[in-house]
Amino acid sequence: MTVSIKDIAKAVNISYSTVSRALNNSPRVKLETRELIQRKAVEMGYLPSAIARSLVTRRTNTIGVVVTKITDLFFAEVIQGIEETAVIRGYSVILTNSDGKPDYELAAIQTLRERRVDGIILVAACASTEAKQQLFASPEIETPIVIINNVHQQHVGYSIETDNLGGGQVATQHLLDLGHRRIAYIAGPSSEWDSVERQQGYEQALQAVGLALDPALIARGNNFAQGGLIAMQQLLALPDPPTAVFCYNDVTALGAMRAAYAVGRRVPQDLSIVGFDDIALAPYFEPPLTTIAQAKREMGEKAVQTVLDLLAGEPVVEKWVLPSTLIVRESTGVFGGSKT
Amino acid sequence: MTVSIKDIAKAVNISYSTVSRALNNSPRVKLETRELIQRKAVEMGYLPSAIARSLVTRRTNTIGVVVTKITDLFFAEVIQGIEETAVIRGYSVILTNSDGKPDYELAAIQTLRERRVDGIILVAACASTEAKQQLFASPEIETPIVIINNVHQQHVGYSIETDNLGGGQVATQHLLDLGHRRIAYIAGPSSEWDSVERQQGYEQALQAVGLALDPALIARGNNFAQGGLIAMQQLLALPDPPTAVFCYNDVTALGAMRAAYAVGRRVPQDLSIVGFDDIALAPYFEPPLTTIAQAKREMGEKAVQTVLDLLAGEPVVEKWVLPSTLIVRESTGVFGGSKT
DNA sequence: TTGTAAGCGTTATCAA
DNA sequence: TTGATAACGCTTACAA
Repeated sequence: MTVSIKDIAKAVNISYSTVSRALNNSPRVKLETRELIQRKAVEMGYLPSAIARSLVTRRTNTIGVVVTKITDLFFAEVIQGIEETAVIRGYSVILTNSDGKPDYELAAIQTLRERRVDGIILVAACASTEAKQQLFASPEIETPIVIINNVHQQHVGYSIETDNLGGGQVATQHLLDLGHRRIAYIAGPSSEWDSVERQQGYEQALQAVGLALDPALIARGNNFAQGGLIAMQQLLALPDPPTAVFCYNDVTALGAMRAAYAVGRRVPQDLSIVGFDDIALAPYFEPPLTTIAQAKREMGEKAVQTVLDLLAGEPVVEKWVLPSTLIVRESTGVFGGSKT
Repeated sequence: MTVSIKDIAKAVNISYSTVSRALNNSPRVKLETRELIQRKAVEMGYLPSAIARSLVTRRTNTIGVVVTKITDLFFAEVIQGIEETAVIRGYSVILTNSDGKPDYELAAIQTLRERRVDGIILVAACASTEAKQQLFASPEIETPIVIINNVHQQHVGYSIETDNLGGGQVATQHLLDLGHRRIAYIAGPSSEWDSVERQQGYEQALQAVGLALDPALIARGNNFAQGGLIAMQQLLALPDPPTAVFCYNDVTALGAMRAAYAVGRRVPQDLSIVGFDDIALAPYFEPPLTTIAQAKREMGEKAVQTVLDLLAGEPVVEKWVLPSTLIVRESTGVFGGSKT
């Protein structure tokens, strides 16, 4: 049923090796036979088999991506960046979901390797550091692996990160500049290193102006709005609640705002909120969210580029740290703004 | 470098066909040699080549997905449904982005076919109806194609849809029940048939209670919050503005709410809003959004199931229409609620 | 229970 | 400029 190179060869009565050359536009075949063959190919509805080609070229032109959660808006934008640059470079993307489970992640990598993907990109790699080290150190270093947003502290292999520390500092500094002194941090999952780094930035900013750290002002959220909501409820129940909150990410911030509104606190008059990520919906939150933007698409782009460079044997930078930038919108206001 | 079945054969001094059988747990090989071979395989770090296997089995255990926009929360959840059920069934997913461009979509399908995916799922297929008909009618009907949310009216091939008409009716009826009489509809892109169907549901609900349709109450948005925002501004500028708005989707609703807030209108006291989709963030909007839920994951599941059934030659239903259900939250209130 | 050999659809290396 | 032919790594009759 599927027409192959041999069928075409038979149809035009030429050896199939010549057909192969003609189809690949090799200059080593006479123009007119080349055209004849190509015409016949489309006429017969020929579709080359990438599978067969891969077997001999040992390249699949495929990049495997494993992500912890596809529906996370931040990841979705990173993946978009990956997919777009991959396609431009002639690669396809195999996407798998690890659901944040290290063993799923490892299993997914295994599957991708069986499929002989040319490279693997881990978005928010959650496998243990040892497991990751093994991935990179293994004798079959064949498949390049690049990590976007390592979940753990220790750096292994090639990675693309955001300047979380700087982002945390800038966010906190912004709140300090507005006159806030009781500033809380709603963290992400305890396991995530990016949350720790953002918290470190927060702490450094506070200490830089001589403010003592109050452990009561650190609440733990998760990767969902619900986590931000609950954390915020706890903060608001404090005897001396914060007047401003820096959140692990935008979704957390959304949950936090919801909790504030639910008890009649207004943002930013009564409470200032800063997020992280700058997801596409952030400008439409009520009020539009002040946040720290990550270079989401660029992360995807850089990851693909790194994989391709690795494949080409070109020099690559081991660890990219992309800048995070403050985007001031309306969820932050001067301390005491409610009195105005 | 990569160890193959032959390397193992050599290592244990057994023919490689036996090795193949042993690795596939064929009962046709003595238990002890099977164990010997399997032990040796892991010892040598053998990773089967899915490529080589596919070449002979003519199955890649791969499903190609082409989606118009990965970062759309609705699509992301559908894709999650696809990916999860695919993995469970032993399939991998190749994801491509069409960016809503028909020619990209067709090109993506072409690529997927070259990769010999076992089936293709089009999420919000945007190619022209003729192009789609050709896809289904083509002589090489080999690769099953299933469409989730056809963008056009005409039904072709196999598809999974949501009950858009019913959803539009229920949403509008909900607003009517609350006493609203001037109800607007903010549509999606004019090209999208689902928006047309939702609008039809809206119109039917109005007509059922004897209300005349006012063309001024139909505004056009797009797939982004910004479209909802602009459309809402237009509606609010009307001499006799609506007291309630049914929106093409949740993101549109978010933009609409933003526009309302920006001019001091409160939701739901001054204006009731209903969305469509029930994306994960909808409960955290300010106020939490009343909306029509689509069975997003199920759509993905059903699509994969249909592809697999088609592959197995089993009977499949040509067109699934999944129910849409009203989720009442806080963005809708009784007409005149602002006076309370 | 094991081995031999053909073949999947290409590319690539030689010769001609 | 073209043609044989050998891979690529596997599955699968068919034989032994």
